Order: sequence, then C-alpha cells, then structure tokens
Amino acid sequence: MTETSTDGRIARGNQTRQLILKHTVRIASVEGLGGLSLGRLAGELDLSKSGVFALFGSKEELQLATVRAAAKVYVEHVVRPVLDMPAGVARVRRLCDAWLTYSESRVFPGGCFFYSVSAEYDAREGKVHDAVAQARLDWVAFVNQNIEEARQAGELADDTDAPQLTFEIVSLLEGANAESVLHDDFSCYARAATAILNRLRAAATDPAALPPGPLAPPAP
Amino acid sequence: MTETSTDGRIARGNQTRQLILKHTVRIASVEGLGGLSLGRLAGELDLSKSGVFALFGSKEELQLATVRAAAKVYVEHVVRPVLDMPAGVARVRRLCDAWLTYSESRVFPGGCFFYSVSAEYDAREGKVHDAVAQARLDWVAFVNQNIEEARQAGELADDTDAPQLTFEIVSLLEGANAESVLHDDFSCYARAATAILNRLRAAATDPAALPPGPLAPPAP
DNA sequence: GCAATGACCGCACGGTCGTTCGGTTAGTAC
DNA sequence: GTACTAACCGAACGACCGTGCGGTCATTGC
Repeated sequence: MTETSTDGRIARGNQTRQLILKHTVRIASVEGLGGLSLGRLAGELDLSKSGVFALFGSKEELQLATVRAAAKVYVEHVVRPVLDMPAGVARVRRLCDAWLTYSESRVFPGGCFFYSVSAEYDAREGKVHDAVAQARLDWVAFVNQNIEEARQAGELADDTDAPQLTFEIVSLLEGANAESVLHDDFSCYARAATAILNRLRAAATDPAALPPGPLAPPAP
Repeated sequence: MTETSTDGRIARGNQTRQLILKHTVRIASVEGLGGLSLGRLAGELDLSKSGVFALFGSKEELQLATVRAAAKVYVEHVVRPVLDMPAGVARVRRLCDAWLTYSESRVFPGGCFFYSVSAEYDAREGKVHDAVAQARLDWVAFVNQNIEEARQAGELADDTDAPQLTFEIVSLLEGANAESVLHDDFSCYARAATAILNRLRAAATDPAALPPGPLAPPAP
C-alpha cells in the first residue's frame, strides 16, 4: 500500500483487463451482458478461463467493469465533442448529431451499448441493473442540463419544458438506433435528425439560427 | 388427418401448450427469450423437462411460439380496441393511448414484450430475429396505415410525411416504455402522451378537434 | 377386440457454465 | 539473499443446459 511507482505486474494486469474489456463491450452490445462467458472470452483471447476470472473476481464484476468501460467510450464519442462549445441550442443540436453518428457508425457493433443492456436489465434487480440505470440517468441529466442552459441563454422559449424536451429527444435518438439495428436500415437516422431539428425550431426563439444540414458548425 | 371432431389428446396438448406459453411470455418480457429454459419451465409448471420439449420440438420452436403468443396478446390489447373506429386522427390518437395503457398496465410484467426481445435479438441472425423483426414491421405498417388514412380523410395536412410521423410516434411510445421500466417511474407516459398530442396537432388540419385528455372518445 | 396415436415421464448423454484450488513465474520490498 | 505479491495456468467441482431414447397410459379409429 506504499507508493509503488512502477509495478510491472499491475501494469500488465491492467493491460490484460483492458484487452478483455475491449472484447466484452463488443460482445455485450450484440448479445447482451448475459452473452458474456469466461470460457468464451478465454478461448477468443488465448487466455485461461481461471485467469480471466481472477482478473475480475466474479462474473458480475466483469459485467460491471464492462458497463464502466462502455460508459467511457460513450463519453468519448458523444459527450466530449460538445464540451468545448458554448452553451446554447447549437450545442444541443451538436450533441444529438454526435449521438446519431455514434450509433450509425457502429462504435459498438450492436448499435448503442446502453440501449441493448438497458433493455436486458431494465426489469431485473441487482448491481448490474443499478449501474445501467445510473448511466442512463447521467446521460438524461446531461441532455437536460444542455437544454436548460440553452433556455437560460435565451435561445429557447422561456416556457420550454426542459425535461419534456429531453424525453422527446432521447426517445427519438434511441428510436433511430433500435430501428436501424433491427432492420439494418439506416434511413431512420435522417428521420430522427429531421424530427429533432423541427422540435428544436418549435422551441427556439430564433428558428432561423437552426439551418438544415447534418452537423451544427463547431465553435468559431 | 380426417375430420377428427373431438380428440381429447390433442385438445389436452394444446391446453398444456397454452399454459406453458402463458409463462414463457411473462418470463421473456423480463429476462428475454434467452432466459427461457426447459428445465425451469418444467419445474415451475410441474411438468417433465422432456414433456415440455416434446410439445415444441426444440427450444427455438418454443421461442418462436412464445413470440406468436405475445403477438396475439399485443393485438388484443393494442390493435383490436381501434378496429371499430372510423379512420381519422382520433383513431390514431386512440391507438397511441391503447399502446400506452398496454405498456403502463404491465400486460407483460417486464413492459412491452417486443421492446425487450427486439433489443435482445436485433443484432443477431436466425429465425427468432426474423420473427421479431417481422412483428415490428407489421406494427409499424399498421400505425403508418392509420396515419395515411387520416391524411386521406383530410384530417392531417396533405403534405404530411406519414412514415416520418410514424417513426416519431413509435419512438415516443417505446421511449416511455423503456424509461418507465428501467427506472420504475411512470411520469414518462404523460410526457409521451403530451408529445404525441402536440405532434398530431401540428400536423392536423383542425387542431381543435384534438382536445387534451387521456383518451380519445370511442366511436359514437 | 386390436393397432395406432400422442401426451407425458424417467433417465442418461455430452456439453458449458461459474467457481475453487494448487502451483508456477515474475516482479517488488527489505 | 528472503518474503511477499500478483498475474496466470491447468485441472477439477457441481450445477444446469438442450436433446434423445424407451416406456406408460389414455384416447382414437377400425
């Protein structure tokens, strides 16, 4: 517990852990967290089953680590692209575009990781459900905060119901992901973008500031 | 294969099959079709594992039969309540209300059955995926048809994009289901109803014909 | 009567699951 | 040097999985 500056063993362990988690997030986005199995991971990664087990301590801990790893990827692809933008409706729009790109480009092969595992664990109890639910709460709160800031900046009507608008936007985003993955049809992404753009215009104080087009311009 | 009017054996088999399917649709809505197991069903229903197996022939056939059984329940609770209404925007609205009631009242304990299994099998291949995808296609086509009929009846603007409106409505419905099940919070149903009502008003030729309130009045 | 059918059971099979245990190897601390 | 720690392996465990086989028993058609 002292200041161990360079322990090659721990570094190697973390490396193997990340190697494993790169696989689990991909598997889970397609087959769910229940599709993970220690034997399968060991086989595909040329490790021993007990070695994989030892790195996480239990299967549930592996699942929780997978959720945390997916959250990092999610933040990187969806949240971070808007962090350097000023608050406002353009930032909200860019957040939506980032989400649609994240889903459409199949950062996870099974579409949005959290859509898959949310549906898998929504009606169950336990730590995995709680972790997934918290991740979604954080995401919804972030969207809501961006909308609220746009309202307070005067770019959305004063009487805009931020939680209501948040619900609608999140539903449209997830609806596009669901339909595109299930039917292997990407036309719904344009539908989601259109719907969100129109909805933002309806709430905006200056609809002309929301021109059509795939991406809102980055901060100048 | 002749006209066997009363074969008690086959009747009894169908009865047992339906007993099993009543359980499988409930289990699958919570834990997914992958959560089904012959041994578990046999234990909970006081049957033998081989007996359950024999009634369906394979596990995949049991899953497909479960999807068909859930589709029947779905039609009964969502589609049938609007069949005796005249085409128009009131019929569309009532269809949405029926869906929200179906989800909110937990006809399936895990919320909408098809939301759960769609997310479970969306990125996989095989007969189960195809059956689930087809069921969703049928549902979306039905919503789209009702919207299109309302447009042709002159109750929605001529330039209404029916598939676009269908996508938005279906997304909002499923969004409410997802959020309520995951967080055990039912406030989102009101949000979905509000969003859909406003969206229909925006497309309606006579918005005054869409008063607020939980349910559109049945046909007079 | 007799033969056929179908629901249903008991049992065993090969396989995979998560987990445990003992041991080897390599890096760190003293 | 010794003591300790952590990654990692190989073998084994008990439990459960889907499936197949042989058999019992009630119901049907002839």
